[in-house]
Amino acid sequence: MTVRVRFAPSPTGYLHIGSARTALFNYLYARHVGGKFLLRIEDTDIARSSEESTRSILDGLAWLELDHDEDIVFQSDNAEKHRVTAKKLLAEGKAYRDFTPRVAPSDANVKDAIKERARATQGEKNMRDNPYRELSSEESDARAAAGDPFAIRLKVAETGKTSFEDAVYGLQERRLAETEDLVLLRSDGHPLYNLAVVCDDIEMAITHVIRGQDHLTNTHKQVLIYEALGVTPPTFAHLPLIMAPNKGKLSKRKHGEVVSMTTYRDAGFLAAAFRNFLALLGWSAGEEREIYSLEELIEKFSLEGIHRSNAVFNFTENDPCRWTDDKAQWMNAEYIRMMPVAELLPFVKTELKATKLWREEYEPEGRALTETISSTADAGADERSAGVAIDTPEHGSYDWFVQTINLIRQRFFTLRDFSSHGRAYFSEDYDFDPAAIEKNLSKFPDLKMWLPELADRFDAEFAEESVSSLHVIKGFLPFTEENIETVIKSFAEEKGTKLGVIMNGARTLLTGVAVGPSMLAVFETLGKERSVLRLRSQIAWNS
RNA sequence: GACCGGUUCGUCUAGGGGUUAGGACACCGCCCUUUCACGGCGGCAACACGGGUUCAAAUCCCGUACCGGUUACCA
Repeated sequence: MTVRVRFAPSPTGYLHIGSARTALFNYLYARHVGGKFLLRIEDTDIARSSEESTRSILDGLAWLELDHDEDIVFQSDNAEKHRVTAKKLLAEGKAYRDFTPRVAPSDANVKDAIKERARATQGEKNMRDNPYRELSSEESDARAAAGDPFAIRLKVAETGKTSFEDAVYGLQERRLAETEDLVLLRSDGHPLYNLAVVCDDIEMAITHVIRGQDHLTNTHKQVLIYEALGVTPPTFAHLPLIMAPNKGKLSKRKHGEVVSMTTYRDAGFLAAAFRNFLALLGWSAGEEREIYSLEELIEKFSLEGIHRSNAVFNFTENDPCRWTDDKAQWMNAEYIRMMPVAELLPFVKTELKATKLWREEYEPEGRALTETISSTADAGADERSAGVAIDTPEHGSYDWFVQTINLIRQRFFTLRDFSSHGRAYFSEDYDFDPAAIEKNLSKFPDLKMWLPELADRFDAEFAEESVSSLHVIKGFLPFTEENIETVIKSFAEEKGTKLGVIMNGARTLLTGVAVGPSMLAVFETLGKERSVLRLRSQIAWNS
């Protein structure tokens, strides 16, 4: 029998981190065993469900690239089947009509109210004391025929227990005395969650139910429904929960954006990195290793590797550097600097397009960004060698673009950094970090004279960019790291200043920020003309 | 309250009778260096507590504490 799992979110908001991980684990399990990963939208709570939420959830799954098999099932479409099932159980005497008038749930803190009520009964409540439980079928039929509204409840045996072997938590048992006669069908004919889930899981031929452990008690109820229906229950695997930093519940309402998948997509996270992070929250392959490609996760995933204890998703509210989990941020940075640059390029393109920094020359006709490129742009190329070794490509060209991305990605954390911190590489219109100006320019007033002077020196020493290194006019050096270094060193010597003063001043003026790759590489990457132009610029001094 | 589950560095975790209790993130220090958020090296830091079982317990058993989940005519 082929394995069939499902991810079954209720569309009451965006896809949050916990659901995303549930979806991921279902996906990984299905792919690992060569089964099917199905999607079911549990929209039976009409009041709280929305199409917008459904769309948002689908967006989140699409971003994470968790493709589902077969058509999406909308639970509300199956309501009639659920009703038929409830009535069948009623007819078989496995369920009964409850004519108790419905009490409207208090609107505000439903959870608290329920907890309060449960506490009040001190656990001494007899779950079998419903006055309609033993009503004769004649009387029940008569009242129903007379139009009395009723809910349909499952008739749970007085003694015995439910049990199932959980793939994560092991044998689970619960005395029937702890389980109420659960409602299957509301008095308005609306099927309830546990019935709907069981019916749909049967109909979809689900073999493994992988979901959060907050469903552990529901599972006992569902097992009862399976038994009443005479169907063997699927295998259950309950997942530990993801908690807030205070080990409390991680909620959309309380924690907001930080738990939403779209936040990470919009913040410039790579889906591959976030998936990797998510996979390691509550699961491990038992190795001393952190980075796994999707293929590797699929290959290594197993239900045995799932933990039993909850995991904290760490972040600090009001701290821009710690707005989300440190490890998630690290992992994203790791992916950005280590993944094959050809795979990164399309994401950078999207980012630059969104910020109007993209130029078509970066991707000329007939040349896809994902094409394998020159030797310097291998995966994880060290910045110390990234900018050297080959001829400087023409500024603005495809090769230049690839080389530049490879150079600057070493210190970036998100895709957004390419358009913010890396803006000076793609535009003449970039901002200057006040702290950088303070540290590298203001402290050395001489630089206001020296840097334009250095520009003159560049003009005198270096060939125009259009002149390739093969056709260097005698006396004009190509604008390469090696040559630039020689010129700047002697320049600094002449001025009797430390090399660093010149370098850092130039860095600030040329890139607007105090951090970045080797300054020699920056010069070369920017090219002689831009370097000269920017060295002469006084904008930074005035801003 | 009752039922169920959990507890290894701050966080994610490895380890399931004998380990100097390992790794990652974060933090700190040193090195590299023109800067740095890259890189290299190093450091700080944990078996919740109490009883058993055993020659030996982080590991097995019991209890306690704490944390979490559930307790709806919500999903």
